Amino acid sequence: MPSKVIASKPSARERLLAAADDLFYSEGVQTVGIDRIVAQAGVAKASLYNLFGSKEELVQAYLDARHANTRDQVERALTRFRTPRERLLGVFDAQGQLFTEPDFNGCAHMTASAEARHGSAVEGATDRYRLWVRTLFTDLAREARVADAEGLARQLHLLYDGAGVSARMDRDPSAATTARAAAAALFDAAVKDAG
Amino acid sequence: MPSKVIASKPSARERLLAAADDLFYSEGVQTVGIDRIVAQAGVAKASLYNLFGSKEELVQAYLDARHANTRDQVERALTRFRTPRERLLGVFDAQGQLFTEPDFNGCAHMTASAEARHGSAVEGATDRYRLWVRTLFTDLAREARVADAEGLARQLHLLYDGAGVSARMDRDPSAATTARAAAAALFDAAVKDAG
DNA sequence: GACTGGGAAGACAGGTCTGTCTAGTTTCGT
DNA sequence: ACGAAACTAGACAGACCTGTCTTCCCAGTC
Repeated sequence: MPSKVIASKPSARERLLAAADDLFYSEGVQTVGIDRIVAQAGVAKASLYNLFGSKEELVQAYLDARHANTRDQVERALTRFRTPRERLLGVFDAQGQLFTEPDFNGCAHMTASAEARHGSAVEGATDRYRLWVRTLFTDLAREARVADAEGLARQLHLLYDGAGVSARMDRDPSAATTARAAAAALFDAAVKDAG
Repeated sequence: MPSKVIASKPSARERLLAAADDLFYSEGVQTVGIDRIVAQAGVAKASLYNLFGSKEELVQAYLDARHANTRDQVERALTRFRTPRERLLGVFDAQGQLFTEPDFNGCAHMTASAEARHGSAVEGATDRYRLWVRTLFTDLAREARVADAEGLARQLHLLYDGAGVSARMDRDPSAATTARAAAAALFDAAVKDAG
């Protein structure tokens, strides 16, 4: 008989999201069926459909949870840096941390988007994620008094995406280091142009 | 009655590859079934399995054909440029051309890789493609007498990948222009460092 | 004219998929 | 203690998947 101090079993919703995160991320959204999700979560199929309504909405929730997690990790990592330049480049340091996690398998939003049908509901989640990245870079560039902050942010976003692709397809976590070096060069060039 | 001058109907293999290119590229490898391929190609299912052996090998052939096509288009585009710097940046001009094609839907190798199971046979095709891009940038950087040609090539490859991602996910073909500008800055920085 | 072989058409097997439904059980607030 | 809400278990429907197999057709070739 468990005492009240022991945390109760996570709710069905939490277990479903945990199983979805594990299976969808490691094997893909299309190849993982509902049956495997509910089996791993130890949840009845009816509960899944009561809680989420459809597989597509579960995928959306999975992507939003990933988004929130990435945002927290990046923002926490950025608190360690002082100067605007360091903070801007720190995004790639945080990315490098994500690349070295043992079950890293690329950007979840990219792979989910590649698997989704055009015009699918997951596009909303991917758009939200990409807007956050873009805004993050733009804000950091503004903090650093870059003249064309939006322009630099677009360039850095390309590096960020490219690093995510290379880390997965080339199985090369050092892509983040390469991206950081390129970002530093682009930042310095953007600052000098204005100065 | 067709005269001998009129080209005969393409072979079953050619029609299968054309249908695979159309359907796989626009809708994805997983969502398109064999039945739709053979229906659009006007080919018997048995012919597909006689010619290719499995769906996975058809996917590989589709990716290799895309690779060859992209290579031809890029190499042809590069003949218009003279200086090493222009030739190196010309890769992004060629990429911008691809982005504006009416049925553009991102890099086929990226989406196929995202849909494939880990360790699948399509990884061979994507590895070949990525090696070609990497080698192309390295050779162009060497032609331009860049000191750290491999290092610059890695950075440009990130921009190339990132532009492909952004063009598809942000529905923004101008990503190639952004990548070109960033590549120019990185190139100039790499040249100046050595000089 | 007979033969041969590539291809067309489609039935079929065996499996998986999403989503629904019924029915029984646990949990919890009051 | 009791009723409501949440959850479990699993059968089921209807569709789709890959891959195999049989049967037929038709164009060349000797």
